[in-house]
Amino acid sequence: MHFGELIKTIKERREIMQVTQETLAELSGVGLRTLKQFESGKGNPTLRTLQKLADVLGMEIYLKLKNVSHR
Amino acid sequence: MHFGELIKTIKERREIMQVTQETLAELSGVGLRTLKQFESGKGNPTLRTLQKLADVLGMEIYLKLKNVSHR
DNA sequence: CTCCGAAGTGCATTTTATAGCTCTTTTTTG
DNA sequence: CAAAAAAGAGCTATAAAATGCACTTCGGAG
Repeated sequence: MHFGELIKTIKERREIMQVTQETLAELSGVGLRTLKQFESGKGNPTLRTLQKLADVLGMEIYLKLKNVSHR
Repeated sequence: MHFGELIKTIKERREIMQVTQETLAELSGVGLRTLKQFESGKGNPTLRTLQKLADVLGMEIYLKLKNVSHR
């Protein structure tokens, strides 16, 4: 997933859970400003920040091998 | 994946590819010091840094829903 | 044991993420 | 439409990530 997709995933998941940015910020311990910046595509969060958000959203960060089929 | 697992995954993948930290640093555009810190478990990389590494290693970052079965 | 390459660490600097406060804009709701 | 809620953005301070350089440690080869 590219940057934008990760952002989109977080944002959509938050919306599905019907949680405001403010609530997610509080629940996750991430600053509201930080979350806002991130969701509006202007951030470059640290891994820990992303994990805090993912945790609350019931998500997990994965690293997996790409499909290595060259065409 | 938790923090340590992500680190381990990167490191193992690098070793499988038989690339030194120095080479990976060059290929990915991440500073050698940054990579060293990260692999030795002392970092909290930004998403972009992690993605640069993952790219070169042929890996991808994913966000996926956890298994929500509460016991 | 010695040499050498790779990995780990201390120090210093620059850049940038985090975060709070306030204000503006957009969206939702009655 | 009007009010309220939520999201986005400017300004600013602080902490921390990114990075380079030099030095140390570790593991393997000879």
